[in-house]
Amino acid sequence: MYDLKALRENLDPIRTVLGRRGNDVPWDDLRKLSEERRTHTMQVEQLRQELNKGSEEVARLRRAKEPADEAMAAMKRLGDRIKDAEGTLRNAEEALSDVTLRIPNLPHASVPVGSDASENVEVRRWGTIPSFSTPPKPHWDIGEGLGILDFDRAAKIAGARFSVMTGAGARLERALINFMLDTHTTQHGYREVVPPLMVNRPSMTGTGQLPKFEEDLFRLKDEDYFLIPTAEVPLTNLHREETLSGDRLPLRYTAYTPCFRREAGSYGKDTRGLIRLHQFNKVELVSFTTPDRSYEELERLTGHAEMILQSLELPYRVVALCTGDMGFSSAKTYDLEVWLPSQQQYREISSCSNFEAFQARRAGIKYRSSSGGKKDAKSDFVHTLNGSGLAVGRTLVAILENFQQPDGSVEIPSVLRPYMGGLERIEKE
RNA sequence: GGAGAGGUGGCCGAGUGGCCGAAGGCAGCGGUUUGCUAAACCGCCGUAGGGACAAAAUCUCUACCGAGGGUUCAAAUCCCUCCCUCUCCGCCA
Repeated sequence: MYDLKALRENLDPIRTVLGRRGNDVPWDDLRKLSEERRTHTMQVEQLRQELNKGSEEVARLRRAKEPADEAMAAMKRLGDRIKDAEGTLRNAEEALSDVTLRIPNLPHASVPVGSDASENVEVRRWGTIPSFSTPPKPHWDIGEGLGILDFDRAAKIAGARFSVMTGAGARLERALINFMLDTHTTQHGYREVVPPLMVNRPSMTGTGQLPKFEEDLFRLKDEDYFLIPTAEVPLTNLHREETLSGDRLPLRYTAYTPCFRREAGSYGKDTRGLIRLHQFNKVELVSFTTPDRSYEELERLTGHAEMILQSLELPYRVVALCTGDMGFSSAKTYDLEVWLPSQQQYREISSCSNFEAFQARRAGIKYRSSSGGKKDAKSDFVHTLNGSGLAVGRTLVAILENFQQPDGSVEIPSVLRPYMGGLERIEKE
């Protein structure tokens, strides 16, 4: 969301910079709606001022034991006019916020311009792509062969796009979660959180999932709760409607949570395996910073996610998303893509974004610099960032595929072995 | 699920129809005093949205006492609905 004043005064430049991102925004209405809100505000405030003065006059007359009936009658008529004017104003405000809440964030100047994923820019690569004497198998074949993945039973108990992991597969998932959380809390300075997996509407609006993307979310039938599509939502909303003290920033949080996504509109994509599910596990990183340090923080946070891939010895690359491929709320995004031998391509395993003040403005997250209530210590919106550190299921996929052996077994990366009770290799039981 | 209590500024806490954006205290900031610290004393000390000004400073208006409605010339205060917190009972992992 934007500062209304800034939006009104810079409508055309903003529209230009957004380009294709803002295609579906009714820009011409916006100008009109914003003007309407302003004139109706003035109207209501002026009427209220009259009413306040009139009421004081009534009070004065009654104290002086003078007749006030006429003044009271006049004020009653004024009150009716105010009610009308307020109704008009409320409509104008709703119409305006309806539009402004659907305007995507402005891309940062360093974001490559482009219309879709093909114009993303590779920033760097890490690791060596493994070579295989026979064609590498996809992870679903490996997992079912080892008896650690069971998609048939997942379909029976839930449906398509769900998974069941058993035995060493389930333990590997848990090992990854623990390894990621331990690394981020002890090496990277994040505070671990166990948040709610269901959140209310204001929280979803605060981080930008609502109002525009409701069809992507699972919603409870009888309560106005939504299943979180990412821990970004509860973690960022931890400080909704709060003013943080500047010397406590940056605040860094990490959480492991299941994530729930409708995946509406993704029919036919990644229908097999663990890549695209209605429910998956993810370890998330969230950071609140001052505006002057948020891009530095984006690099750092991205590095924290990269550290996990490096520790697991998984080859990956970092991609800067172009303007056309970025998410709605983001000002700049790096995707981490891990190498999948069966597909002979890099696939997204983490997405690290700086939202600047976009979410903070929606969610009312501010900070006050330095100490004290001095006049120069004005409050301002924080910048929020988040990144996957990492998507656990996709990490498991990458391990199965990159560490598969000719005999069908899978070697376990050495950093995970302590988490696997010393197990070095997953073999058919 | 049933019964009750309560939600007021950064915190505590007064306030049952007008003189209340809100007493008082604490914390914070500035100052006086002081060899230094402490104490004492004085002053300042909420947020948001408009308007005036070229702009800043400033001035001014409006709104906000959990949220939304209602009554009234006038609501923190009266009424209704909802949300949240706490206590007791029931149920439950």
